[in-house]
Amino acid sequence: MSSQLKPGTSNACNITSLSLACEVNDVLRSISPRWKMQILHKIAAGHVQFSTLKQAFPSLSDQILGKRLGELVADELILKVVVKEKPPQHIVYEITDRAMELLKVIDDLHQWGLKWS
Amino acid sequence: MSSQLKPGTSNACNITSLSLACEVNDVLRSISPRWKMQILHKIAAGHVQFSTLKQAFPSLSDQILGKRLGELVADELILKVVVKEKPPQHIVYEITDRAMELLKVIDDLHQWGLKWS
DNA sequence: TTAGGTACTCACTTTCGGGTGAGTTATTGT
DNA sequence: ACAATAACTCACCCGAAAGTGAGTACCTAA
Repeated sequence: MSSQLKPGTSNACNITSLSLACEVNDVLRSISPRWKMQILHKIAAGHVQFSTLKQAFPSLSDQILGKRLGELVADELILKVVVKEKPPQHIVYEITDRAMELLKVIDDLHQWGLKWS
Repeated sequence: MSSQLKPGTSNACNITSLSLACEVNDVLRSISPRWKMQILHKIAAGHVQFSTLKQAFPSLSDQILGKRLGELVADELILKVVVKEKPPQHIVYEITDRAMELLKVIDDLHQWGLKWS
């Protein structure tokens, strides 16, 4: 989860701030990189391979996709699984329970956005 | 709401992407700037003046605070009100209904973060 | 064996957001 | 009249994030 969050970079986290502050900030930073939640959403919707994700987002480059997938794995939001059965050996990404719960909140955020737009 | 979101900068928003994609991306971008949600939370908790907010976050500069307040006003998450009664004329920030609902979702996000940390 | 697809990584450039220093206007207390 | 405080704005810098181009290792079908 904290892979891309270097200590000190995020917040002052001093005692004068509310406890809410730091953790929320960290969560926001981990979910806000461009494409990240969209990719997660697509994986949840069944686009579980690199190539199918590529097709789903034509304007997303291989490089960024690879990077985001790496972050999602580090965050334990997805699992990288190598499928050896079924001859053309391939890699699939599986969503975790942790991610499913996050997506519920993300969807609430989406609903809020729609409601007040 | 869309004040700091330049068109074209955010997402491809092409037809091949799920409807979810673009809006969620925009919402995430509008809530993720550093300090923004913390400031909003403080205002909701009753720290309604520039100076009291400053005190609440010692490591936050005047400049960034001013900038974030401007964004929050543009997003219609807070209202800027000039109080002329009570001699020392001052400015207070009032939270909007829209923001109260957003804070509920932000709190869910916080809870998610705590649960899985 | 060689061409093609999958799934990347690395190095580099560009863009953007956060942060700093200085200055400004308005009001008010002494 | 003067200083102080509140509430900013503007110009600039720098580091991180986003994006691009090239290359690589592996597998497989022809």
